[in-house]
Amino acid sequence: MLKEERRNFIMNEVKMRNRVLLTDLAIKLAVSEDTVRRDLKYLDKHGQVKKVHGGAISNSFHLYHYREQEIYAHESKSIIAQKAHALLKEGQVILMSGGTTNLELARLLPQDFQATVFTLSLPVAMQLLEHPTIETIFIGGRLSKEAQISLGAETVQALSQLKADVCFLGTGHLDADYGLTEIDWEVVQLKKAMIAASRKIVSLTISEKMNSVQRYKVCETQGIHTLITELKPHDPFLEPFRKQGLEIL
Amino acid sequence: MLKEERRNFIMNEVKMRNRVLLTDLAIKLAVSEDTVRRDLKYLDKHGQVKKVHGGAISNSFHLYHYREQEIYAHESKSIIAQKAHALLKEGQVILMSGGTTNLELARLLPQDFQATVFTLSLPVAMQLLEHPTIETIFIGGRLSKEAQISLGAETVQALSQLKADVCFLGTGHLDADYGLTEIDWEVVQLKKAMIAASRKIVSLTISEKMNSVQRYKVCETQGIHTLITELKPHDPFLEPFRKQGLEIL
DNA sequence: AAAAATCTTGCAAAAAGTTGCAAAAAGCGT
DNA sequence: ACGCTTTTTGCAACTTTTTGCAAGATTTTT
Repeated sequence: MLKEERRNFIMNEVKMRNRVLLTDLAIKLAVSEDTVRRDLKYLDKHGQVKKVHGGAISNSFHLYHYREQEIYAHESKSIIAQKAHALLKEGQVILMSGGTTNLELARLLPQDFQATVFTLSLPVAMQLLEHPTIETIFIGGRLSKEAQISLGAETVQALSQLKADVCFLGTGHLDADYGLTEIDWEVVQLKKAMIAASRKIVSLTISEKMNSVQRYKVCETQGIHTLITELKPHDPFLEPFRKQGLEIL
Repeated sequence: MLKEERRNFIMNEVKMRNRVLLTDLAIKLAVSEDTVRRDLKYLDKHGQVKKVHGGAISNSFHLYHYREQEIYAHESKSIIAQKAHALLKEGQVILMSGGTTNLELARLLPQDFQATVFTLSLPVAMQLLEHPTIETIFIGGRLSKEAQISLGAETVQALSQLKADVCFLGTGHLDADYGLTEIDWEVVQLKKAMIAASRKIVSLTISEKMNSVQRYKVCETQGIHTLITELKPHDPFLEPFRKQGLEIL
């Protein structure tokens, strides 16, 4: 295993768990503790982790604090983000909506992944700026205090100029029969515009948000190409969606 | 469990409950009381908690911690932000650039102040979202990783559609003879566009950034209407600017 | 004031870190 | 392909940090 691979692996672990133990890493990587120690020392020197006695902890808490505990169903969202990453190819143009699942995805993108990301979520944009190679473009507009995203006509207008390779649609209410629905009329306009602006639509949804219906419809179930949940792909719970022709990850 | 994790856990408990007992922590963390005691002693010494007999209590009221210490010349910037606020009227349309001085201004806006703020700084936007009555509009574009602001043609184009009542120009290099200059060409384009988009231009500058000249010019000294520094308005240091007809606060 | 709880101090064992070194691996010019 | 240098890695001896324990002092409670 190459040194760089090893360090990427370590960074991944740090991001996922927010902390790593020297001994764990030495076993997982099948190298001596000294080597891991040197890696951590290097990563610390370059500001990528914080080295502490016995291991290292994440150091990317500076500007806005991301608190894992505060994010509901964090574990599930982390799994979803991992699966979503498998869909991505280098150099793609990606459109990301808001929500904590998308934030998690932004956080877990490997350090050496290259892409252009359009987003209208302030937290997602903040997170992406910490990534060394991702080019981030923020789609402006009137900001929603609650959702921390751009909303309104201007935003929809800006989206109409875009054609992304893939769009990650976060939090919403998904039902196999009724399709994707939302509570907020403006968010519906936004998501419609996002769908129109992308070749491939991927829905990131924790299972408990599924099979519920809200007032306004964003699109039919078939309008979504790929569905990613925290469940195993063959969970019977997902069967109705598979029948509708969605790719399930 | 790592020492730092333990201390983070303790800090979390302290913030949540405002007080912690030594014995409780020892059980929850599955370590000896001595260890917890040492942790609390350390955290106390570093001003993170207040150690008391049998446990510790919270010592800070800045509930959401905006890290004041990390901002260079924070004191000066705070004074500047206070003065800047005196310029504002209810219901105005304000355009804010990036930089920590503007961030400070955003932070210090009184809770009952009403206005519409356009900005291209991600941190400023984040801060404004916490304000109950300010309407925030983010001017999108390609994001700069270092400055955390929108840059580029798209941003300049969006600015051209705008006419704000007042524009707060942050950090730059200001010289009485040479005017406002910048290191980065793209930032110059941006600031020019911001100036064109505003009726009144206010420069927020800490005194040490004055009387220095950089490669690219944004505008003449007279192009700025009001100058706000941390100095007293009649400081002789500011005389050259007064002579040029600037309002000094 | 006595009892209980908590704190201080010193100490020792375990875990982790440091340093120097040498072998293996990789890179490089010829 | 061949020596040469440089980098990487693991090892060993030694140091430092961390942690729990115990004895005695101090504080709090009853």
